[in-house]
Order: sequence, then C-alpha cells, then structure tokens
Amino acid sequence: MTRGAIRQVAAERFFHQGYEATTVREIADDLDIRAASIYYHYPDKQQILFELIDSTMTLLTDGVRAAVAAEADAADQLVALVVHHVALHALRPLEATLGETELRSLTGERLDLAVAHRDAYEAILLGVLLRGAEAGELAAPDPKLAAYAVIAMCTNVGIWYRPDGRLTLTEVAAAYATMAARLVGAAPPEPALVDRALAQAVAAYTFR
Amino acid sequence: MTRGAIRQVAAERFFHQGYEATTVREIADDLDIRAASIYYHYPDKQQILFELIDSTMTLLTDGVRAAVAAEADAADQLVALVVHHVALHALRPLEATLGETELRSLTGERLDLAVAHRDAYEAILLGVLLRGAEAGELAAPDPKLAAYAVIAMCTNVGIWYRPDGRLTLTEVAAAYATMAARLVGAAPPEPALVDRALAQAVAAYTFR
Amino acid sequence: MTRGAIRQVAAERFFHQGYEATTVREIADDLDIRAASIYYHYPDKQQILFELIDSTMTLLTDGVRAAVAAEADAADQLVALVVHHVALHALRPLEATLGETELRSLTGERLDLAVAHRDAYEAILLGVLLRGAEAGELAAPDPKLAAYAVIAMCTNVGIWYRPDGRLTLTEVAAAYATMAARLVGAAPPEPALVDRALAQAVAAYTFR
Amino acid sequence: MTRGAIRQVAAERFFHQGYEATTVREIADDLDIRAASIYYHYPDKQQILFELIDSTMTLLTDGVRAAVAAEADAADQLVALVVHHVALHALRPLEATLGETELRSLTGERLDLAVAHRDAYEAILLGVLLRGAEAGELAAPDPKLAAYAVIAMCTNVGIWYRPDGRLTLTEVAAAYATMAARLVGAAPPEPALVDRALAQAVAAYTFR
DNA sequence: GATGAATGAGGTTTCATTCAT
DNA sequence: GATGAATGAAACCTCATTCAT
Repeated sequence: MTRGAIRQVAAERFFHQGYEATTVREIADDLDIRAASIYYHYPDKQQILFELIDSTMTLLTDGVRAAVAAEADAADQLVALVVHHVALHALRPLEATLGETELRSLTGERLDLAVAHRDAYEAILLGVLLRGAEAGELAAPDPKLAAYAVIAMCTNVGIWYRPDGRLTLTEVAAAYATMAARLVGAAPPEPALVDRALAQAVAAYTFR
Repeated sequence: MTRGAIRQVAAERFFHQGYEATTVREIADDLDIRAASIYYHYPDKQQILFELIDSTMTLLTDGVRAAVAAEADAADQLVALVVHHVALHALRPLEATLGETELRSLTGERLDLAVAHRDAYEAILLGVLLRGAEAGELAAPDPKLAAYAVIAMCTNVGIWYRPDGRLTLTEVAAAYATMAARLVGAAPPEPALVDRALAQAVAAYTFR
Repeated sequence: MTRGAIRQVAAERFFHQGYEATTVREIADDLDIRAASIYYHYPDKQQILFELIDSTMTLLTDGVRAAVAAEADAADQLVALVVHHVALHALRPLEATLGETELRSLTGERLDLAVAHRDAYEAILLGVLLRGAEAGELAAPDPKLAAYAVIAMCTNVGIWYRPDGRLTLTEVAAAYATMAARLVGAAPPEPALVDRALAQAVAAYTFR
Repeated sequence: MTRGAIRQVAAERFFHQGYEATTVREIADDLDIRAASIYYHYPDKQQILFELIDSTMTLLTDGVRAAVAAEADAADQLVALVVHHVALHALRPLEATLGETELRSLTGERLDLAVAHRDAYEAILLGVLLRGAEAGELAAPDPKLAAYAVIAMCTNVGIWYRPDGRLTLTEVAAAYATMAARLVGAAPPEPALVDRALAQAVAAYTFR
C-alpha cells in the first residue's frame, strides 16, 4: 500500500537527515511518484512523522506494559522493560529513534499527544524503579535519574546496532539488561528471563 | 563581542528548535540587528553551528584528558570522565547537546572534523574501559557497549538538568558516577574523588 | 438530478466565495460525492458557472422582453423592467448575482456569449429610456447613465434581500419601481402595475 | 517607492482579473522584479489588497464627512456625498472598486476592519436620508433601500467611466447628483453646489 | 454513474545569501 | 560594522483534471 510505503521511506529519510532537512519531493522520488501524490495519502508532511512516532510509541508501550505485568520482582520487570526497549530500537531503529530526535518538529495537538505518550512510557519505568526502591530490591542513587539514564542508554542502541554486526541481538539485549540491572544495584538477570522477554519482543516488533 | 553574542543566541535557538528550523533572521532578531549583519561576522549559518560544536568538544576533550591522566585506576578514571561529561552538559547544556543532536547538519570538512573529534573522545572512554577490563578492575559485559551506554546516559543530563532543580550539581554528578561505576561492575566512587573532579570541571566549564 | 444539484451548490459557493476561490472538491463535498464525479456531469468547472449565468440571463431577458412588450408607455415599461429585475435578484440571488460579479471568470466563447447576452439586456432598458425621452415622457439627465444606474441599483437587491426580512417582496419591488421612476423624472407607478408585473415575475422565476 | 508601485500595479490586476486570479508573480513581472522581492515590502499578498481597500475607504470617508458637514440641508448633503462618491470612483476606479468587489477576499481581522469601515460609511448616508425624512425635505420610499440604491448606482461609475469619454466628470457628477436627488424625491441640485463639492473632491482624490 | 489514485502546473511563501551604500 | 533591498532556489501545498476500474 502506498500509504505504508510513504511512511517507510520517510522514516529512512527522517532518521538520516532529520525531518526538517527532508523534502516531500525526496520522499516522492524514492517511491517514483510525484510530490503531489503524497498529499493524496497524507494531509501534510508532519502527519507522516506523527504517525511514525505515534504508532511506534504505541507498539512499545503496549509491549512493555504486558512484559512488566508478566514479572513479579521489580528487578525482573526492569530487565523485561530494557529488553523490550532495546529490541524495538534494534529491530525498528528508524521509527523508534524518531520519537526521541524528531519530537520537536511536531506542533500543536500532535505534539501534545506524542509528549503525553512519552511521559506515560517514562512513568512505567519510574514506577518499576520506585516500587523496587520501596521493596528494598533496587538501590538506585535516585530513581528519577536512573529512569532517565536507562532510557537514554537503551534508546541509543537504535543508532549503532546492525543486524549483521559483531554482536547478536540476544547478546546486546543481555548486555544492556545486565548494565541496567547493575546500574540500579541489582544482580545481573538470569539468561532465561532475557530470552523469554526477547522472544516476546521480537514477535511483537517484527513485521512483514 | 557581537561574534560571541551571535553564538550565544544561536545556541539557544539550535538547542530548542534545531539547526534546520532556526533561521538566520531569528538569530538576528534576538540580537536586535539585521540578518545581513550576521554575515559580517560569520561566512554562513553552518559556521556558527560548527564553532559551537567544535569549541565545546575541544573544551570537553581537553578537560577529560587531564582528568583521566590525573587518576591511576581505571575505575577512578571512569568516574573522573563521567563527572566531567555530566558537569559540561549541566553547565553548558546548549552547546554541549548540539554536538550530539545537530552533528548531522554539518557537511563536508566541518562534518569530518567534528566526527573525528567525537571519535577521539569516545576513544578516551573506551581506552579506560579496556584497560580496566584487562586489569580486572572493571567487568562490563562488553566495553564498547558500555562506552556507548555511559556516553548516552551522561549526555542526556543536558536535556533535563536545571541549576535550580531538585538536585544540586554535586548530587547529580555523584549519582551518575555511581551509576556508571556500577554499570561496569565497579564500586561506587569515594565522594572525595567526585568532589575533586567536579571542582576541576566547574572551573574549566564556567565562563563569564 | 445530479446535474442540477451541482449547479445549485456551486451557485451557493460561487456567490459567497467567488468562482476562483471555490474548489471543485468543495462542491463535491457539499453533495457527498467525490470530485472526479463532477466531471461526469460537466466538462470543466467553468461550464458550471457558464450555465448558471447563461440560464439566468436567458430567464431574465425573456421575462423582461415580454413584460416590456405588454406595456405601452415608456414609464410603465421601465416599471415593469425594474420589477422583473428586482424580483429575479430577490428570488434567485445566487444565480442572478453571478452574472455581474463572476462574468470576468469566463473566457473565450463562453465569455463572448455572456457579454453579448448582457449587452442585449442593457439594450432593452436603454431602448425604453431613449423612447421615453423622445416621447417627452421621461427626463433622465442622460439615458445611458440612467440605464447604468437603474441596473446597478436593482442588481444590488440580490445582495441584501432576505425573504424573511423587514420588507415584503411587494414592498421592495414597489420601492425600487418608485425610485427608478423618479430617477428618470417620472411619476411613481400605480400599485396595480407593480402588482401585475410582480405576479408575472414571481411565476416566471420561482422553481421547484 | 517600490511599496507604492506594488500597490499600483496590484490594483490594476486586482481590478481587472480579481484578487484570487492575480498571482504575486504577475505583480512582480509588471514591475520587473522577482516575486520574492514583493515579500520584502509586504508580509503577504492579502496585505496589498487590504492597504488598497483601507486607504481608499479612509480617503472617501474623510472626504465625505467633511463635505456633509459643510452643508445644512439634507438634500444638499446628499448631493455633496454623491458627488464625492462619484468623483472618487471616477478618479481612482481601481482602488475604489476593490472595496466593493474584493472585500470577500479579506479574512480575519483585516476583513473585520474593512467591514467596519464600510458600515461606517453607509451610516453616514443613511443618517442624511433619515434626517432628511424627519425634516420633511426628502421622501424616499424607504431610507435604507434608498441608501443601498444610491451607493450601488454611484459605485458603478468606477466600472465604465473614462476620463476621455463622452461626458466630462462635471457632467457625470451633475447627472448622478440629479438622479440621486430625484430618487429620494428632492429637486435637482444647483449647479454651484455640484461644482463646489466636485472641486473639493478632485482636490482630495487626485494624487501625483 | 462513480471514484480511487495520480499528477502537471503552478501558487504563495521562506530563506540563506549578496552587495552597494 | 551595519543594513536596506533584492533574489535564486526551493519548499510546502493546492487544484483542476484525467483515467482505469
């Protein structure tokens, strides 16, 4: 479907050049259609970005919510969340990264929606860390800072991960789960937990 | 000096709106001068961005190199580096963040220079982690990933830190040093080490 | 019939926004059909305007010709013409006004036809005034100017008249007949004459 | 001055083609400058139209207000107003006509201002007719309709008047003053009154 | 009869940049 | 040092129209 194809190539361009530096004509050229045709499918350029950001955020939030609910301990919940976050950014780096880097190009209601979405996501992680701190399971110097740190380091995966790189996705996910766990004073996760969460995540975030 | 004032307000705009979304006229308006006047001081818009990025990267690299050289253990070197990185991004968030978010707007030789600079900086951190791993002091799952993770999480400070926020710069620096140390399997740093490194950093990165 | 419905809503839009500012899509939207469907019924957008203008001009010219022929005195002929003109613009303001305001959007042969039509209509009025002047019945300062003035003032009715307004159509027609008669130095018309002409006009210009 | 020259050629185009059908490029081409240069002088195309309409309306309102204040009888005031209105539309047909035909292309605050202006002008005429009716000097069938009729017929002058036409401006003004006076049941004006009002109007509305 | 999809042409506007003063 | 004026290039977006289904 043309609509999806437009989102696809737009994601590629937005990721590499940025939203502002990408022209509608470039997107059209990539698809061998004329710029005007883009406007049959989308009301404006920003809507393409919005749908990219919104759908990916929904995907991640839904996946993470389920993964967190499936674990009992805060430490395990953190691991599940990290594995999901890393997996999404490794499997769909284009779309996933836009939610961070191109948010500022949204305006008005679209910006409000995306920001609300992002805040809700951060609240999930913060909730885990706070409950873990109360239960004495986790010992981050400061839960809020730890939440920022974990999200920042995991989001970064989208920028350098390559499917054919030095490390497999499993290795990367395990490494980040370990780093995140240690960062908040918890023991490294059982490999089985990482594997289970990763299987879920891969199933949820792989398309086509 | 007008030249510095231009950099100042440009940094503000680039940080909040992005380089592409900022117009030369906006920068001029902020200074109550005319857009044409900008071109007496800078050959083009990109040069403003380049100087902002280049000078800040130099500042950080120089500061970090000295701080690392002053410590013997890899763990202490990591702490010193983290404190410096956090301090720069807390004290000069505008310029420091641009090196990450707006790099892609540089082109040609200016891009090459900035990328080389960034790579050199990452090499410092990676060197510390590798030596620490060899010496058995540090136990990151993977030094390269740990380097990425540490940089990403510390750079993020520039986005949320406020001088009048909930935590003092000392508390933030200590928290990040602790998180970074734990992340690579080391013990939390001595407060004295953090204080010493922070004092250096504040002296180096505070102007005017 | 769709063809008539298209003319209907187009008239509404053309009247309020102007021909140029009205899009084919707006017309289609008003009818809950797609823009492409318009082109099954009309070869192009201009043809809709042309038919609107042409049919209304024909209607008026025919009506006026008959009404004028039915009276003997120039003064009575003028009154009959004014009543018809006012009645058409009051009863069918949308279409009637377009002949004045949107003529310039026609081009080529369609413009020629419409202009010829308009000139023929003006010639009827001018003929009445000239014959009245010759016969000593009327005393306009200048018949040509009087013709322009009478048409302009009567056409204007289409812009403000509302069926549920302060004055009835009969009152409006009588007022304009009086003003037109006086303007050319004639006595105000017999009410019976106005009523007779108006009855004819209403019968001719009311549809559906 | 370029600003004035832009208004000048824009008026020409707007008058003949209509605002919507006129492109910024056409205006620029007429002046042998590039389309972008228009935007150094005007923030947008609509502002050109607005200034054209606004300045002409101000000119007319001021002129008419003074002319009306200078006469004692309602009949004389009507004559003065008609002479001014006719003179403006004869001397500056382009700008004067736009206030009628292109008002609908204004939007937002600019529309509100222009409409308020037009209403204020109509109120002047209506005031004269109402006072004349009360004093028994005038006998229009309906003052409000008479006001509409007078304005419509006089505005129309802008469309056909040519400086080198069959009639001089004095003759045209006298003819319209006579028609307007008769239309409201008054005697034709003294030639001296017409001449006096016309001299004022010509002085006020002739530039360059 | 109707329409989904596409598009050529072109419209308004923006913007970095230039240059004479 | 500064700027008024201008502009080439190009951006986003609109719109009447076409055509295969």
